[in-house]
Amino acid sequence: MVNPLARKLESFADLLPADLDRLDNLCADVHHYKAGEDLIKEGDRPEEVFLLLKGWACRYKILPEGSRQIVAYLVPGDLCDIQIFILKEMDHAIGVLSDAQVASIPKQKMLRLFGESPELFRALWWSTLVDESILREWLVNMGRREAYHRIAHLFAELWVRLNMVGATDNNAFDLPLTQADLGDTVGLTSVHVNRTLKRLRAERLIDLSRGRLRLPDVGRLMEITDFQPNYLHLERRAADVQKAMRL
Amino acid sequence: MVNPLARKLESFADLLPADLDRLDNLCADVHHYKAGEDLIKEGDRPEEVFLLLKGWACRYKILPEGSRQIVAYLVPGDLCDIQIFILKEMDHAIGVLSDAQVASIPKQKMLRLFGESPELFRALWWSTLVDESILREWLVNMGRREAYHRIAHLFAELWVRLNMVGATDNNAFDLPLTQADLGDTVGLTSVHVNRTLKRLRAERLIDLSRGRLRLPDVGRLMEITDFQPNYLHLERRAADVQKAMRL
DNA sequence: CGATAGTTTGATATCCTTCAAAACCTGTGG
DNA sequence: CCACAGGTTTTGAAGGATATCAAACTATCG
Repeated sequence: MVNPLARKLESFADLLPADLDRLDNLCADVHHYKAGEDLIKEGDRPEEVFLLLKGWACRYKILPEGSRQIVAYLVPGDLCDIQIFILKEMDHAIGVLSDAQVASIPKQKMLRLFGESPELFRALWWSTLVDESILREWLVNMGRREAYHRIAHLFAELWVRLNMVGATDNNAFDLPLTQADLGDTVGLTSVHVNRTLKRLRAERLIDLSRGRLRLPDVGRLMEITDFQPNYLHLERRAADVQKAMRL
Repeated sequence: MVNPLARKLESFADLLPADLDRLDNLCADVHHYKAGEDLIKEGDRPEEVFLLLKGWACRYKILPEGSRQIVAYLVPGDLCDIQIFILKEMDHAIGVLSDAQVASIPKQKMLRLFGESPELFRALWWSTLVDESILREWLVNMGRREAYHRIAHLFAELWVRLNMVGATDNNAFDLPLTQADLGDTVGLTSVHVNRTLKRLRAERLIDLSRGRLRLPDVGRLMEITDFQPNYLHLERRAADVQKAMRL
């Protein structure tokens, strides 16, 4: 199996074999987590960087009255907390949404990597900027789109991101999320998520069951929700996405 | 006048006089903008970094049907687009909300600065991480708080951020935003913003008129909206904020 | 003082939530 | 292989929050 982080970074830069080795070297210490466990909690002071290899995780915050807002999904190839070296405390938690494999990278190892390969440093910086860009797009999604387009847009994004790391198959991918998880992501009730999924299904835009989502017509889905992939900054993959949109 | 960027960074690090000089040196090329102008548009390939010295600006996106979502406010001391060196194209625009003074910093100058002072590099990196953290909190705000708390939370945040750069006076500060601007920020109609402000006024939580916002009781405002300042990562200013909250 | 942008208010429609119950899975133990 | 338990999905009915539309009012500025 190809390292999903390497695969993702190749969307940005053409990496040397030596750098690819360095990325593999990051995955020395792999841990298994069960759905529902936390990698790290709000207020913690992390000592390591996590790299998600398999499964899904999310960044989230819990409000005092108990409600949860998911502010990011982590899919294979996603890193968390390069910022460790700079910020004192986590301002949010990271939890695992499905069973998952996670590599723990000691911060010294990470720092050494930065020193050894400026090219990798740039590529990793790129990936944090993309994360930030996704946050902005999610804000647009929540602020300006109603439930139907909001969920459609999220699915389109997930398709692109998973496709980028080779985690899609025939326009389908694993989506191990409950409707409550989805609701906590897009700012809706699980009831309303349910009714919205029903409508998307009825219009043959999605086919979701048993933790697997198929998008029978990615192009139409993207058209309907006005999905502009520019915010993912796939400099070297723009053509692939264009092609999918035309399908 | 003290350089507002220096003032902000001092919330994180204790800077040397040489570094303070370097920051002043960034402000060599100041331009004046009028309310409504854009610093940079979506799709542009920026060649310089902007530092806002006076006035307000925002990051925003326009959807195809014409609606606008503001995804960040820039206040004095805020930088935009350090990412310039990495990303090819802007995925959003930056516009000026009031008349403003903006320093243009050529990217070479910025790169040189990074090389000269690792401490400043760290501090500037910190500020980008705080920007990202603010995005996450805005997402929580939109996803999980109703209009009343949403707007109150925004005002509390703005008070802390402006206080940090010395732009508040007696719990009041300039807020040169229309109600439509506020609506585009928090995902509400200007009509509903209006009704919500009315309620906040009636409860003596705000006093807003002629572009100036006074918060008669910052502590109570923060309490009501459950404002946790941790996401601003004011390592060296935590005590000040605590004090304000108890007022 | 008139023009223009911004604010305020009212009436009505829509989207989404809440509450509650039924139906459906999926895994487990007998 | 069946029965059962717990979580998840689905559906209905009713209420609440926010949007929409339209008009009146108020600042502000040349």
